[in-house]
Amino acid sequence: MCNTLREEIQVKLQNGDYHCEKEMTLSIFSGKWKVVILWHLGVEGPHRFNDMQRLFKNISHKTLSNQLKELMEDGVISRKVYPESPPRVEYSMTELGYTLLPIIEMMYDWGKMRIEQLKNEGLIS
Amino acid sequence: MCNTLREEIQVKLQNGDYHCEKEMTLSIFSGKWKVVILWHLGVEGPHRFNDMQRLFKNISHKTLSNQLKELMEDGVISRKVYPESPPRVEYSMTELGYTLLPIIEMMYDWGKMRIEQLKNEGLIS
DNA sequence: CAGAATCCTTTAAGATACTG
DNA sequence: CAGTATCTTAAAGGATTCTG
Repeated sequence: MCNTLREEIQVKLQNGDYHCEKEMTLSIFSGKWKVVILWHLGVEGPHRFNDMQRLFKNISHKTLSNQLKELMEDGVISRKVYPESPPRVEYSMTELGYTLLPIIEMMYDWGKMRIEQLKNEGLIS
Repeated sequence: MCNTLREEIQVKLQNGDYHCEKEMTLSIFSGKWKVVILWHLGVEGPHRFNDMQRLFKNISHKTLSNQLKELMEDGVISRKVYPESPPRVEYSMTELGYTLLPIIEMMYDWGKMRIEQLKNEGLIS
């Protein structure tokens, strides 16, 4: 019974248990790459699958694919297919996704501040 | 080579790679219970171990223990032992931890908004 | 190009029992 | 009370191969 946070929240909501507001948000961008994906789509605009693969370096094919799928299920990004050959697919933020951006920006700022702090304290070189 | 986000960030920082600001923040509160812990400590004040166990219901002994330990390592909560018998131990937010609270509050607000939205759309009962 | 499918490893988290 | 230790399960993520 080791449910994922995402599943657990989905079940809770279906059962009318709404006391999980912060977990709900966390459940959307927890996952090793989701904030990074959202950040790039939100700040730099639409990206193609292979662009992101090159950009994120180290992310595996399957993992990228999965994370994109879940973000789509959660309604924060969307997928548009252009009828070309070779196929072109672009991922971009939805309106809902953009409402999440301020949070990610705060996370960015906090991380930046904290890294500076650690440097000043000599805890990292 | 399936490192945890936390470890990966720690290694990056040690190597002078500072391009991981948002992941740095995420790495601190990703984990099924960490935002919940931080929320309660931040909004309601210090808590004892068993208080939290009762409060969070469903969290296992060991998991609570681990998450607290990591949050302490990350410097966002602190632990105070009172020399009594039976022992009393209180966990509370550090100054650094409080700087994280606005982010968690935004997560709370977003989740609340989103749940309302889903209700209005009839996607959840 | 953009992926789905399969197989495999690592890690997070739960259950349970034990200790000062 | 406040943990630690051990064991087990489940899920996330990686590697690789295949396809329209």
